[in-house]
Amino acid sequence: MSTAKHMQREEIGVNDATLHYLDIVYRLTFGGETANTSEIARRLGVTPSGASVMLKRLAERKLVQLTPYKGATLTSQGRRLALRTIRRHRLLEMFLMQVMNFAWHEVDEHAHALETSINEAFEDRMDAMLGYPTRCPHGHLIPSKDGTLPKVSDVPLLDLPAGCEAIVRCVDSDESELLKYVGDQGLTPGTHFTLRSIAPYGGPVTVETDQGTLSLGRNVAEIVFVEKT
Amino acid sequence: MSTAKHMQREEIGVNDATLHYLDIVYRLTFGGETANTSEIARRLGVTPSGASVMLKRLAERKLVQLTPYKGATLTSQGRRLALRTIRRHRLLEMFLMQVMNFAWHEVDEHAHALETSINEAFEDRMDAMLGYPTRCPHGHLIPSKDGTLPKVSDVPLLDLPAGCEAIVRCVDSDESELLKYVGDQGLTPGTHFTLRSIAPYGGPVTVETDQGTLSLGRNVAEIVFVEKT
DNA sequence: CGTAAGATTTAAACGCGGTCCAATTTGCGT
DNA sequence: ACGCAAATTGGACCGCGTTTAAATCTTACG
Repeated sequence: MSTAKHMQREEIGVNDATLHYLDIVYRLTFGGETANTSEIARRLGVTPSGASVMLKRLAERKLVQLTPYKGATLTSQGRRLALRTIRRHRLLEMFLMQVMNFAWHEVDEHAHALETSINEAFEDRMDAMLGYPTRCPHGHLIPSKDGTLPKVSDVPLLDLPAGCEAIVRCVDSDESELLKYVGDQGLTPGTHFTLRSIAPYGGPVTVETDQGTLSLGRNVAEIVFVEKT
Repeated sequence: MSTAKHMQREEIGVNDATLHYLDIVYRLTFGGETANTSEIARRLGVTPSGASVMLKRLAERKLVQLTPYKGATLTSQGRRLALRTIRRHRLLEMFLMQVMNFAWHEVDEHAHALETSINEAFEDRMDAMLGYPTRCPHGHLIPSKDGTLPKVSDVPLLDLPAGCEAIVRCVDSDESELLKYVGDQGLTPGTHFTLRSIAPYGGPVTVETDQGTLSLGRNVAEIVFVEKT
């Protein structure tokens, strides 16, 4: 049990709570920032002190790098586990939609409950059944098994100039209701559209799809990421 | 929140460990016996004192009825939860085999990991996808949603007289290897066969199926339950 | 520059599911 | 009927993730 080859990783103490913390830290540090305690706590539904204590433990286990009073980032170890969890989460979302026919605003909740319970064989089986997908139903990239995540060139819908044609690539929200609304409007990944206008002073955003013209509030528009055609 | 009708059950503290204890107690008390502490502990892989403490807590929560130094049985509450878990376990096994193509000796392990993580919607979806099955891949009955389990008339293979024709109904083991062996021999639920002989003094049991003649050790034969034709 | 507001961490405690080991109860064989 | 081995329980403790309350650090602002 010495060679790295055979270190299938005991992963002692890598339990639900740990994985959910790493997941959140990953997402909060995605853009290079450091994750601050209160935000981690808020997202996990625990008190800031609870998160603080837990982060210290994760630091002892070398899963996060912690700068007291400043925030946390992931170690390579922690990132590996976070990416594995995220991969499983997104594969599960895909599986739940395509195989089990759940609606796209329902899958996040189920996937969250299952992501820490499945093992590698289950992960691989889903991956194969789905034809090795690269994105989840909401358009997020699925990390590969070796823990790499391709570069994305998705750009915010709100950054587009009026008149621009584009394709929806990602709808970035974990609020089921909002997601359902956007889905009901037909604005799912793959949808082609033309941006008609972005009204000033936070006004509505008008886009035209094959199905017709939509007028979206700013809070809806800001979660949509696209690729120009 | 007063009528039983609306008591959707808060199910506070009904977590993984609790459900696994209830599951084991259910199985140990199936034939009317009371479940003894050491056996519960052995099956769960904990020490007898650990199980003793936990059983006391389950008794406080009114999930088991405990007679000190004698053993435990389930309360109706506990039985309800146990049957729900068992239902989910067996539906999962079915799902894992039929939808995800896992082998029949692999499904128990996966199902065990998932049975406490899925919710009612997931359970119902599997049930519908599978066409409301009544038995799991090994032939155990799947409890209905209201917590009832039909009477079984499966009889032990070893109780049959030589020359008797029957159909395999259930292969009752949770040892993956043994299960794989039996499956490889083609002795899965639904298989029609004729019992040729049961050698005395614990000798081999010979059965004849459409695929040919099999000679089974006693430890294999005793996990097979059948229905006479 | 000093200070107050806000974020963060510590300290102490808790619930839960465990362990280990000692004390107790049970029940079986003679 | 008794004694002894096996089963069971009790008690002290641990690790983990959590809470509340108090202490401490950071920062922005007058």
